[in-house]
Amino acid sequence: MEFKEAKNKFVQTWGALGSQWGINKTMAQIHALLMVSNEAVSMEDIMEELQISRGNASMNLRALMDWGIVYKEYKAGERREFFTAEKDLDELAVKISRERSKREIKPALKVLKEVSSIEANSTEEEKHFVDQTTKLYDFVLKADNVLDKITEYKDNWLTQLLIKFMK
Amino acid sequence: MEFKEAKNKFVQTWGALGSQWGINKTMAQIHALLMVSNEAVSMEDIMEELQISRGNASMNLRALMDWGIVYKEYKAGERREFFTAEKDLDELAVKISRERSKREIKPALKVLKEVSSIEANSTEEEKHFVDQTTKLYDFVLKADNVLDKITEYKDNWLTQLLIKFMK
DNA sequence: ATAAACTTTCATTTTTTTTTGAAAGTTTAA
DNA sequence: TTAAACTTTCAAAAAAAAATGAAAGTTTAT
Repeated sequence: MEFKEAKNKFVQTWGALGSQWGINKTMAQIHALLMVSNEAVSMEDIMEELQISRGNASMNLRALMDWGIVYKEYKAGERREFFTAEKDLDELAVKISRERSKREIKPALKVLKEVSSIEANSTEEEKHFVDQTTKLYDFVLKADNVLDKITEYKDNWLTQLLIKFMK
Repeated sequence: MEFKEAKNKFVQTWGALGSQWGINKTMAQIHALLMVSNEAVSMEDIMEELQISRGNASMNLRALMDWGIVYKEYKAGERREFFTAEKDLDELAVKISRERSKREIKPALKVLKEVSSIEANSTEEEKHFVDQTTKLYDFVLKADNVLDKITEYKDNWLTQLLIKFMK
């Protein structure tokens, strides 16, 4: 396999993976492309390489920047903006974790707390509902806290985790 | 908030959360519904409660069973099939982890290995590509192994993890 | 102040994903 | 064996999500 083919395969695979994780294909592809580029890439080049429109490129770059995993870069004497991806994988994982926690887990916890707090007087059915949603709340809360603790380490959290678990 | 409202809110929220994680809305809703039901539910009742067609119910129940998180149940003297969800949350998390590892992480690793193995002779660009995809391969492999180790504990893995990390 | 060189926005179109429902298939009781 | 009571399948329809592209907006150099 030669370079161009490998690069393309990587970008396509990353894009497909994105879809399975609730991230849109183009967004994941742009991220993949930037990850393996050794220098910052212009919007023009991204459009060209992925064969996408200007609007699409712009919107997905904005989304990636909102996630804090892609940065704008300015080159001296250049009007155009260039983009780079966070390349440190520990940092990348931490940012994604934090963002998903904030956007998805925290709101879900709020709802779980609400619905598990109803007055479950009468039926078995209601008791089971309260019991199950309470357990779910506790579980998700604990998982979210573990994630928080783990990502606090920031550098090499994965290695540290592995070490802890090997003991 | 009264029971019916709470139940509905829970099912809707779980469904929305599903979408963000690459699981289709109905599948997540059926799972939510079964999770909080104290007894097995017939397909008819699922269709009624979620206002979905027979085909839709059938296909998503099949998918949930393929994931191993919903079971068929037969009641004596009943022709119809009834369904229950895995209610133990540790077990549920373990099954989801294993399944996603098998379906998504393992194939991604295969591609990463392939593309990081190209002959990177000439340019800086190629060297960076190989370097970055190699790092990614190592990272994902390590993460997958940690997930494996953790879920081996099965019961209370989350608590154990929390304890380890609090030390 | 202005125009060139860019980027962003958003109504519309396209693509993808999900849902429907009727026909085909299966199982069970008599 | 057969017919009633179910479930599954899958082509077609509907809905949802993503992409387009042209107009509007912004920035910078002069």
